[in-house]
Amino acid sequence: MPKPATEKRLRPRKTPRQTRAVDTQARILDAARRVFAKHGYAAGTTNRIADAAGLSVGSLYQYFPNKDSILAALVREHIAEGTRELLAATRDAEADFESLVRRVVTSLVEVHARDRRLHRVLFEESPRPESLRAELRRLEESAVALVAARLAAALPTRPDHELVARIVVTAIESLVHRLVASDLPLDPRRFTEEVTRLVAGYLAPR
Amino acid sequence: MPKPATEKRLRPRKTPRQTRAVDTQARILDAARRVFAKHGYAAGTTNRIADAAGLSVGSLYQYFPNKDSILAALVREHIAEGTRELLAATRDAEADFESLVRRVVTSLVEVHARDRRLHRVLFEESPRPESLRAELRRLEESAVALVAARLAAALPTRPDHELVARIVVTAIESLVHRLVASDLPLDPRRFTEEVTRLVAGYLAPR
Amino acid sequence: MPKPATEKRLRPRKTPRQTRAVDTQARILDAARRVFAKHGYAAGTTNRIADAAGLSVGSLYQYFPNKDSILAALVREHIAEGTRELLAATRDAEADFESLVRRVVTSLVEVHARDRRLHRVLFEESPRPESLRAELRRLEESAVALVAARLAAALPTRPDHELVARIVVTAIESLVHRLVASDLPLDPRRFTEEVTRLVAGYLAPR
Amino acid sequence: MPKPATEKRLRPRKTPRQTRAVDTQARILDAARRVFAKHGYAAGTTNRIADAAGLSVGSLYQYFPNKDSILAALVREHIAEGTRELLAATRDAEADFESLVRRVVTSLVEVHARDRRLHRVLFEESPRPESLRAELRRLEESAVALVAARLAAALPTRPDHELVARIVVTAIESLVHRLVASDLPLDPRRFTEEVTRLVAGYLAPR
DNA sequence: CATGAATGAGGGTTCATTCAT
DNA sequence: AATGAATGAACCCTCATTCAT
Repeated sequence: MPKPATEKRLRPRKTPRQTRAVDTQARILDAARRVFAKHGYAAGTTNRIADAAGLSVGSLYQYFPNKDSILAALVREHIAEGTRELLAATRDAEADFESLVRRVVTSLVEVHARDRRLHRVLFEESPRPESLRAELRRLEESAVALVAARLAAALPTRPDHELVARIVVTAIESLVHRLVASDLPLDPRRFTEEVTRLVAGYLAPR
Repeated sequence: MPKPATEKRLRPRKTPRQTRAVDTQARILDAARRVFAKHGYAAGTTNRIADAAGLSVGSLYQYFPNKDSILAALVREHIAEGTRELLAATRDAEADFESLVRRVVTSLVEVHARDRRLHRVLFEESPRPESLRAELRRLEESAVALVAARLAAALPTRPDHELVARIVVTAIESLVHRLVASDLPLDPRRFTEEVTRLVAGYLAPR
Repeated sequence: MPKPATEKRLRPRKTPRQTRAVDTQARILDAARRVFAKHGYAAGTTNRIADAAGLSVGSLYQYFPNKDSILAALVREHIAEGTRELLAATRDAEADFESLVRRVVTSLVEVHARDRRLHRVLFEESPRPESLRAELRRLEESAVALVAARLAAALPTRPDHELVARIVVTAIESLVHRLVASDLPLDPRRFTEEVTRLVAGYLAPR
Repeated sequence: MPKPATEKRLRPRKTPRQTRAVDTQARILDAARRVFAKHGYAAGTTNRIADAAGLSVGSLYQYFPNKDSILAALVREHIAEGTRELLAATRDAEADFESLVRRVVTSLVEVHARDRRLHRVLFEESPRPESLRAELRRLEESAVALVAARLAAALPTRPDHELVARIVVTAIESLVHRLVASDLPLDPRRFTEEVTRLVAGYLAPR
């Protein structure tokens, strides 16, 4: 019997109804963002997070059942944001491929650039349980499906839309992550432009 | 005054001249590779590594001043191997871009695929000190320079060789890392081909 | 100077006169019984008890000054019940020893069998402060005195009534406790019969 | 699939071969005995035990995988001692029942009286996992079997040897435990004598 | 009086590192 | 040099108790 995709262990402790509690949860996540970004995962201790949130550890544990669930919440937030951005960027069905790609890359860069270090901790340095990886995979798969459908409509002559779509999605995603992870001071605008050209060139019929 | 790029803490304890010592160091690194690949960074304890190497912890610490220096040695080995492969793949100056790219991607995929899990631990899960990141950056920069020079010779009309070179290098590198990190069972051969097409399409004059 | 036999820490907060308060106290004790029986002492947290009582922890602490005072109240209830049963069983002064013993054992078994697990928590698993132990001792001593008086009347020839009485009381009590604590599915009726025979044989003049 | 009767969790970490290690393990158990006897189970912290043993916590955890395994070792020692005593006391097959009972009670009292408080912690206050309870039950069952066999040989006329044997064993055991648990300053010798008479009277044909 | 969020001391446990043998 | 027992700081987490609302 496989575990449910999102285990209880990784869920916040209560779905808070009072504004006070909502607030506290948000404060903890804010603090966690800062602490993880500054200290990394291992040294981002629950005590430090509680401190940064202006709370005691005990309170923190009233909202999250364990350390990993805090991280999971952060990852989930990122996924939600990514989904939102992706939908917003692709809403306008008329646009040509190139502008679509440009929009997607632009918004992804924005999402990721907001806090590079945190992003690194979230997606590279920390243990990610299977359930979270599954959520990420789902997001990626839906992106692949979206691109593949577009390709099928636009270039009916080319086969293997799925592989191509997967390469496109992966390329964009990994380049953006790379930009974020890198310490190089790349100019986001130029970076976006080049990635767009890269993808456009790949998709252009030859 | 910045720290020297390669701090003492991360260096093996002695540059051993006796064959026995060289051997022991190699055995430790081998063991570390296995242990990190199997248990990850945090659970890859020095005791486990010593055990796997058939040594006592005490002895291990005669060869490496601390845990991170073992990791650093592993990363450094990986860098050396990458450099070797890169040089080998680009040695033949006559080849056209496309075959060059194909060769580079092929050899990189090979290097990385050898042990995905270890690679993940080395480059994602572990804390990498600045000095190591610097070494990696140097490797990347030399790759960029190499590609840029080629571009300048081949396509004197296009400007901004450096940015293009950087995108190429980054794209290849990040896609390969992505392949390695991913749990998807991508076929390496098709993957190589698509990356080659991606890069070739990007470089092709339009 | 010894502490007063019943320290303040172990007393309920107020001897409530209003029915409402009496009720609440009873509800808390009921809940505590359930919670201790289900979770044991250590895991029987005050929060769980409050929950089970349909109260907030804060309210619980208005009625009992601390966790142990709840336990103490439970123990005291048990003592009271035991006393009542003992008096009822021995009220009829005419009965011969054997039927007296049978009655006492029967009623004790009943009292204890009602909730084995709770009994175990109360008398084995939990820390019992000296004051409570003293109350228990008093109960036992009065039982010993009661039996000794009977013995003196019935068998004036035998000396050391007190020791014999103590053995009788202890034997009955410890065997009953043992039955309760045991996981063996002993039949209470046969058990009662054998204990009766044991005690009767002991007391029978030889 | 039932767990093995004695789980790994409760076993010492290594079966020590060097005298030094044997010694250290013994020192830890000694310290644990003192600490548990003084502070009880919950407040008998591993740090306190390590302290009392003149060790660091870390060392303690090299010998025992967790707190409960220390307790388990103590319980197991007690079981072993009980078994030894029982065998020694019943070795001489010729003796009459009364002297046999006297011997058994005497040796059991001795075993238990050595440290009443510790015994209480071990057998009442602490969580005993099923595997340990099973070991205790085995010991008791073998005692029951032993007595039952004797009864069958001596009093072939009486039926239900097993029940009687069980009552005898239980009575002796629980009375001894009771003596130990009690704070009363009972004289062990007289106590032994009375228990002997109790059991002898029970077994005597009427 | 009631509530339940907040507190924080304290517990069990791990593991990089040291050092006596 | 090698060994591996010993160290102890630091971590995650719990829960009796308090107190602002």
